Amino acid sequence: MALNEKLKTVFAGDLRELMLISYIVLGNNAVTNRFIERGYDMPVHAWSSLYAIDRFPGIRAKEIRTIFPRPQNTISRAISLLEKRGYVRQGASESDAREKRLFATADGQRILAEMTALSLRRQAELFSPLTAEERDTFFGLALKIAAGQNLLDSALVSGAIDLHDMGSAA
Amino acid sequence: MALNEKLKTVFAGDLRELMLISYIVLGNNAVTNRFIERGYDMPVHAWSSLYAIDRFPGIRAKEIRTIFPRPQNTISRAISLLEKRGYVRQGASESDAREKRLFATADGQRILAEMTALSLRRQAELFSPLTAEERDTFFGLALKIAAGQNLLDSALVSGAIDLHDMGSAA
DNA sequence: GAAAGATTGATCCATATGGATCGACATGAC
DNA sequence: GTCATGTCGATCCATATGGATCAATCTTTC
Repeated sequence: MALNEKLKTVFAGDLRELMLISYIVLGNNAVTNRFIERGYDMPVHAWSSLYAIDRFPGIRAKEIRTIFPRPQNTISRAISLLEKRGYVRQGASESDAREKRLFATADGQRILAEMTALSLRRQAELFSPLTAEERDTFFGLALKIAAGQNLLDSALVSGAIDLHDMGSAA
Repeated sequence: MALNEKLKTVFAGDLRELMLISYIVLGNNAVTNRFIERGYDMPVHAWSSLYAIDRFPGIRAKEIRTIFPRPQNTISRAISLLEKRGYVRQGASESDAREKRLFATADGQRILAEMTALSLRRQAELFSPLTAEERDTFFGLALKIAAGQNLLDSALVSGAIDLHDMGSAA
């Protein structure tokens, strides 16, 4: 166990679950964000957006928010950066002149492939304490949490995040 | 399932685990951070710090970092805010004049109790898609990940976070 | 006990962030 | 058609963030 005494106490308290996932994610971000930000000089959300655009060619900016629950201006800025760097181009939408239809350029695909390879190694590293079976179990349970209505929509705070309407198809 | 099509595709890809925990945490933060920040007009890290100080009376500022892996100046500012609000007082350390020994005031304890009650409800809400047994399983697996050396110390990025030395007692 | 190095926590500064607003366009009611 | 309302994405602004640096203090070595 690489956890110190205080940490063990916290992870035995009432808020243990919240504290633990917060610990994992803050810790992981401190590693991951830096290596994306330093190595590629872009905020993490830019690479997330590039990932979404490459994966779903022609995706609209607002749809990216359904994949990465971030504020609208964050996505807007990320796309603007990606365009400036030549990693993304936008085609006009036929149906709606307000919409941006986004596509990754060859450059964008190339750099994304690099970043994805790095992230895969990071993923393997992060989950290395688990066996393959445990990883599957963990993933399945996390998926249940993600699919719960309460993740983005809390009874405790009204209007917390305005993603409710964002295309939650069956 | 309240997950849209694109999300399901992403959660079926190579980076599914990273994407999923990122989704859960970004989504949860969008809810939780706001209700702490709005309701109590303080950054989340201030409440985290207050939690740590109340739980471990006399804790040193640097030790808070072992519980919440955040940069040093973040904790420093959080404590400064808590002192300004009268939620925390500092006693001098006998052994080292540089150290701050931190204690929650009565006011601090009162407000922390409120915030903790809210967080408990949020925790219950967030994990409500899981049965009690599933919650235990999830927690156990997450604990394994947290205890792995790779969380804070990646082979992929040297010197990612300087918490290695921070009292990881057995 | 003087000097070099390490450690604690505060502060500086450039950048990232999110809430609010804005302009452009779309849709619906009449 | 006109007007009200809704939605998309860009921008404004105040604040939060993290890396770097700083002063103060402690430790080590001689």
